[in-house]
Amino acid sequence: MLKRSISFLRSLNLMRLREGIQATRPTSSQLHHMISERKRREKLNESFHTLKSLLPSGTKKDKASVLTTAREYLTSLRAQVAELSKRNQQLEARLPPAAKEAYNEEAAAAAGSSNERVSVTLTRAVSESTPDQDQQIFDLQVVLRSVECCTEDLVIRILEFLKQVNNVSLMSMEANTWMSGSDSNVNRVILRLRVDQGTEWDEAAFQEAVRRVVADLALNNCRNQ
Amino acid sequence: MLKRSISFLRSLNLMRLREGIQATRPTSSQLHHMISERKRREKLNESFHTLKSLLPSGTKKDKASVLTTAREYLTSLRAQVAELSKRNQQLEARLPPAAKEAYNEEAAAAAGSSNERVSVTLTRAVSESTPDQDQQIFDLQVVLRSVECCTEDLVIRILEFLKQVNNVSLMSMEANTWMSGSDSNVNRVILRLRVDQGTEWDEAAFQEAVRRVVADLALNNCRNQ
DNA sequence: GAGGACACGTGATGC
DNA sequence: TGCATCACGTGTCCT
Repeated sequence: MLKRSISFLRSLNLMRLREGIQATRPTSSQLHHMISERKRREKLNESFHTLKSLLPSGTKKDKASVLTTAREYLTSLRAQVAELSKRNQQLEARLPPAAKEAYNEEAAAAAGSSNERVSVTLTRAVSESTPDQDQQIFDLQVVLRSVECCTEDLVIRILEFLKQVNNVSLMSMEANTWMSGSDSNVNRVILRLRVDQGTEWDEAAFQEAVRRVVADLALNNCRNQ
Repeated sequence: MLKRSISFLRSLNLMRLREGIQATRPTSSQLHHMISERKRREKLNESFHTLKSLLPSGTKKDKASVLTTAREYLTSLRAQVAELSKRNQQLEARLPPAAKEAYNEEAAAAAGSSNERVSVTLTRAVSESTPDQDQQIFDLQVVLRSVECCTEDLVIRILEFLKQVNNVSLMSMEANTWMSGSDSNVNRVILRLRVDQGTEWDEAAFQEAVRRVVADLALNNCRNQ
């Protein structure tokens, strides 16, 4: 404010001096250029101040210090995000085994209504924390009922198939067997898969492939008995 | 580089001109001031460039844009940290209800204290429902750490082994994989087994057999790499 | 007075 | 042609 007027007067004096010396002066556009540059500086300083206000409070108001501490703070935040994201994935990978009953019942309703012996459902896991990074997470549920097939074979067959698919890896899985009705049993396997994005990924084709693998296993097992 | 020398020559010329005009000139300290200011500008521009390199790639090299996008990116990262942190708390709060943490910690204390890569623990499940009929229920936990072995292979190997044991059948199982530390991952498989009573059943021998199977797998996998 | 930090006006350059 | 951005040298203030 006060400095402002002082330097303004001073600049006027300097201009008078240079007038007296250089005589010629096309003040028309030069003045515009001057105030334009002044505006630019003001805007830049504004940005500097607002940036400083976001930095940790103990920051020097030094211009260079603002830049360097901004850089450090930024990398620090980035590291925090990476660490938290990783930790989040760990937690999510360890949580799902308690596959939600609501989701199960939904899938059971969609698949159980159809009285087929083998049902395969593939649902996109709602990972609220990591919305869309470079990977997607799916839940694959396989239900095999009324077939005299031990759970070991079913799981082995599914996993052997998964090993052949190169861009999908297993995060976690669970398998259950229980009796249904008189003598037939039900096998259910739920797998949480991580699909590396970038490669081609046909959801329907994958589901159908799994279905065929399981159906083939069931068929062979029926023949053997 | 080229601009540098040009402007340097130009400044020399200007100095010569002002010499001729103003006569008096203590170039001794003025020159020092000049190069000092030049240094300052260079350092500042360096900071600008390094800061820009940290911003999202599509940033204008504009000075003001660097500041504003730095501000935006910074607030964005802060929001991400807050959100991830919140989500993390939620996950951590939801993790213990899985009721297996006590059991896990017990097993981890029994097996994790020993820093071996493979640990196998077999505990008699307290089956509240079926106290003691003509069968017994065991929980078999296998932990494989610091080995570059995919979960699929581990599970397959265990199940293949179980199929060979004739008087034990699989009731349910779950498997998890998560990262531990920098780059090593941990595989954990928990299987609930039903052992038909009447036949001979050596608990320690069974556990040791599983341990050998898993250790063999880990060894082979290490060799393959 | 030595040194650093700023703001200023100005010439040059790219759209 | 304007228009915006930059680098430069300089004056001034503050330790």
